[in-house]
Amino acid sequence: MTDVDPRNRAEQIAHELRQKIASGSIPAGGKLPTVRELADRHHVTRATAGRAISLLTSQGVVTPRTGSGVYVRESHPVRRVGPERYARRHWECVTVDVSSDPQGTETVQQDGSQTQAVAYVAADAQVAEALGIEVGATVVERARIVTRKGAPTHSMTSYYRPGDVEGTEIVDPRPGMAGRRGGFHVLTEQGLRPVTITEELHARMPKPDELHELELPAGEPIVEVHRTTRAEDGRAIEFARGIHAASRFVWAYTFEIPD
Amino acid sequence: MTDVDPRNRAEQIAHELRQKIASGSIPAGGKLPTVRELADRHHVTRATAGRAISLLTSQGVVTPRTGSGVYVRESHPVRRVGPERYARRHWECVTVDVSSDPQGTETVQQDGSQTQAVAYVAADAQVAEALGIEVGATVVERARIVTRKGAPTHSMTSYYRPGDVEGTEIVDPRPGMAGRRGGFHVLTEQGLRPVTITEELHARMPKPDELHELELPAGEPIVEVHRTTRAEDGRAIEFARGIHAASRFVWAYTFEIPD
DNA sequence: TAGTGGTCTAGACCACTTC
DNA sequence: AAGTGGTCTAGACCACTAA
Repeated sequence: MTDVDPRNRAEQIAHELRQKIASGSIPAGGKLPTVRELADRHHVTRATAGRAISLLTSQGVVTPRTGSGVYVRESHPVRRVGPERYARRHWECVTVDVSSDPQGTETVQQDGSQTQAVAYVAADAQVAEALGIEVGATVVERARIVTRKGAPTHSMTSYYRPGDVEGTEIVDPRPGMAGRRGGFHVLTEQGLRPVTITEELHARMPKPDELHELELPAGEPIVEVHRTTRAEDGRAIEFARGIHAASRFVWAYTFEIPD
Repeated sequence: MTDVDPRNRAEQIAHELRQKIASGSIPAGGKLPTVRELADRHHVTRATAGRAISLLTSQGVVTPRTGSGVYVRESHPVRRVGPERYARRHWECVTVDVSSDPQGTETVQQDGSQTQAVAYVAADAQVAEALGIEVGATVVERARIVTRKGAPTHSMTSYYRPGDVEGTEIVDPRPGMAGRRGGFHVLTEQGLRPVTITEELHARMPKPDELHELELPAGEPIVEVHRTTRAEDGRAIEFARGIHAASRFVWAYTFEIPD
């Protein structure tokens, strides 16, 4: 079914390997033959065999480890995310927070954690449109990278109107203070209770800096999420941009068919 | 900000080109210098310059055309899709249908159109779970590729319980008859009015056959959509799998924050 | 027909991992 | 120290495009 150009030796080799992986002949996490072995076996140069590996790498099928070998990529545990993750009970109570464990210094990073950086910046076109303000106006930017079991899963950058979050934990200059109890909680205390959310998703290949930031393997796409949060009166109180490693998430939405 | 390994000449060249593209110095649709020119200018081999192009290609930045040159990929017109596209007024009326233009023979393909293929197949695990039947049970499969202005945008394959669609247009053996008025319309006539939809999205790199089917450029991810449609009583009446070219769609959902 | 991108061989060096 | 993947040069042939 899948036709392979018989003149392209690298594709041929890649195709053969892909089949062996798909059939389970080489299991997930398993090691491929070395490039030298592949080269010998197919009577090609090492460069050509290497190009076959390079193809599979850029398609997200394998991950080469220099000095060790080429391994079949294991499928990440996938997290199914839906509106449920914003449920009030997760942030309206004052008592609990995953990352507010007040114990030893080392335990902070253990399961789920996030680095944070807060700054005043000029609103770009997207932020301005979402928040209904003018381009270049000052907004509060709260950037964070969320880590799970040591591996970064996504980045999320929120924007607020300065007036909405003035004097709150969000703009607290002390490191680690910002949004400790979550941005939604703070907004609620300000009398701006989040009520509706609009999420816009689109997938693309990562830019080089995103690749570094999220420690993405080659051939892994990302999903960019734009979230606009509105209060009861329909006013946008937060706009957020997130970059998610595609293989780690499934996005789920349920809705009624409109008239 | 973006660090580039100074020992990797191909990356260097790619980085420089990427910047020129980002800055608009080389516009969208514009032509890059030839690989030979790049090679001379950077004092590297043609193979190395070619590898730089290959990098940008696999990242979806450029599209090489053999014999002509390397061109900056134009961003496709993006379609914003939300629950609105399922609105009843689009399919509950009997009169209109985009692809049922009864005019000349040539006009059929002009704007939006789709090829269709209907078959009885055995349900795989996903289909079985979604429709609440047993794996291997016979289901009606309706596969289609949707084209817009000559270019395929996505494929969509629906599955129905045979009992739900027996004797309807969906299983009509005459080519072009199946689902002429849309699957939802037919289900409604069968007394199975679609009421709620659950969509699950995830992004990944395309498999080789998907790449051919949708005529995807290298470096273009796809979004796989699983749609489960339910009737009033909550029974699943359709399960569909779609493969969408990532760059052509933005997925939008609005919902209330749950308690 | 001249110029383009794509691919390949042959041989080499490097950085890294593993033992 | 031996083996691994990554990268590069130098030179070649091919298929395709455009004038």
